[in-house]
Amino acid sequence: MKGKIFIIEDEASIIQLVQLNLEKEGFIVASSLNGNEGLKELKKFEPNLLLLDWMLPDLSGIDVCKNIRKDNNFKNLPIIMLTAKGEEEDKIKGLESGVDDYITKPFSFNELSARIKAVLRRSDPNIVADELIFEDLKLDRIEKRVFRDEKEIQLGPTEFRLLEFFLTNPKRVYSRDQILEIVWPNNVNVESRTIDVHIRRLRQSINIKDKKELIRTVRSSGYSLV
Amino acid sequence: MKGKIFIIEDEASIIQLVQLNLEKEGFIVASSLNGNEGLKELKKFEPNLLLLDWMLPDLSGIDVCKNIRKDNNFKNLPIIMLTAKGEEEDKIKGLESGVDDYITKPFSFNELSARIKAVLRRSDPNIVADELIFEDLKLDRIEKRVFRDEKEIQLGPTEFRLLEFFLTNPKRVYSRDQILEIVWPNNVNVESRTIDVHIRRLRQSINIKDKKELIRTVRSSGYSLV
DNA sequence: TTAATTTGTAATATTTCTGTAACATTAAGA
DNA sequence: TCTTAATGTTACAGAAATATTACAAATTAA
Repeated sequence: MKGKIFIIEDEASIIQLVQLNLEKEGFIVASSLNGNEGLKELKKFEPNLLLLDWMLPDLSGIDVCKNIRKDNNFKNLPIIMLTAKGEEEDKIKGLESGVDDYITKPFSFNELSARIKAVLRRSDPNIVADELIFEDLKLDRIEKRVFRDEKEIQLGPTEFRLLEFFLTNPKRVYSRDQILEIVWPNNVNVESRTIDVHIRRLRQSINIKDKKELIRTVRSSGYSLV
Repeated sequence: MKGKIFIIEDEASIIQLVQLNLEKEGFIVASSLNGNEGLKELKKFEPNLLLLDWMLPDLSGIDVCKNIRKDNNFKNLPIIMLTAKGEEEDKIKGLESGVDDYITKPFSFNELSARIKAVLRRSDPNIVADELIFEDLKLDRIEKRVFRDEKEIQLGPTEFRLLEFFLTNPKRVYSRDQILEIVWPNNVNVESRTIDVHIRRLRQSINIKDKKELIRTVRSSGYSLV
């Protein structure tokens, strides 16, 4: 679970509860207590999913929603609406305005978590997948194991995260800076050359002779999984 | 992202921040601290987009804007206005005077970047497109790959950038100076004839026998993709 | 606490790319 | 046709980027 979730909700207690539990599941969470500010921060945060309260002090949830849908970069951001009981009639309106799912308060965290995962599974499967698979490579996030060709491979923690990162976006080329930012915990200072060494270690571990190289070097750009 | 962006803004710190980040994304950036000078330099620079501060020491943003719109060569130059909080009422006036979008300070770079790309996507899609296609030639910016006729072609970094450049504006003829300015990183000093050599290398890589030459030499003017 | 594993870096080796110069060819006007 | 300027082609040395290795410090497991 490496996804980012943003919450716009005016009850601080709900935010706290949800945030705590989501973080426990490995999501990165940020939040805002009102609509206008939320919109700005959300666009900075670039979440993979938005939890949006229906009733906000300044804007209505629908307004927020419409604003997001107008923005090309967030046109497809999955949104789950949080509605209070009795607002049920509005649900249909909510879905029309481009909401992906809704849940009525009060809800259990399990219920919410299930819906979040269901929505993410549609929009961004790799975020919630327990297993990341690419060709004959398989990474099991639950058991923290990696297999190639059914045979288990032993990886150090950093190599594991590195491979997990490549597997969430195979083929795409990443610069060393991008890799650093995501694979290494909060802006630690690490030489950019260090990545080369870890790439080498990862390569050594996952490569099988007579099988093609899995990590492609793109000179002056970075690396990718192919 | 091979586009050119010009900034007119009197706070040097903002220019610095924005310029640095835009360059990291591959844009070529130039700037000016006031309106009159800015107008002159802008017309020399020929940007694909202008970031324009609303309040300038000499001219108002609107004046600059009107001046630009009067100039046939820049009638359609996309403009994003930078406004301070509280000037919101003026926004409509801004949009009326031919601004394509606006953003209120303080803004995050992500927010700005998103708007820039949205505006460019409308005015000049090739600058921000993930894939550039011309006839049987395809360049994938995400995976950093080039294909002709579905077959992959291996290119060195400079040849890749060179082709990327031609593909954002096929058919148009570029002088060696223009090519140098955009394809080579920050005004390095390179013999103009060096370009010929790279053109040759590019030609050698992308040409397939029995298929027509893709790069046209325009004697005494430069090269173009046809 | 000790032993084993993992990490980051620096030093070195290797590969690939770049720019230039020298020479060859072509195009166009005299 | 000859001349000249512009472009094409080639080869190569130095530069730049990446790969590899070894090792000491840090972290984790035993």
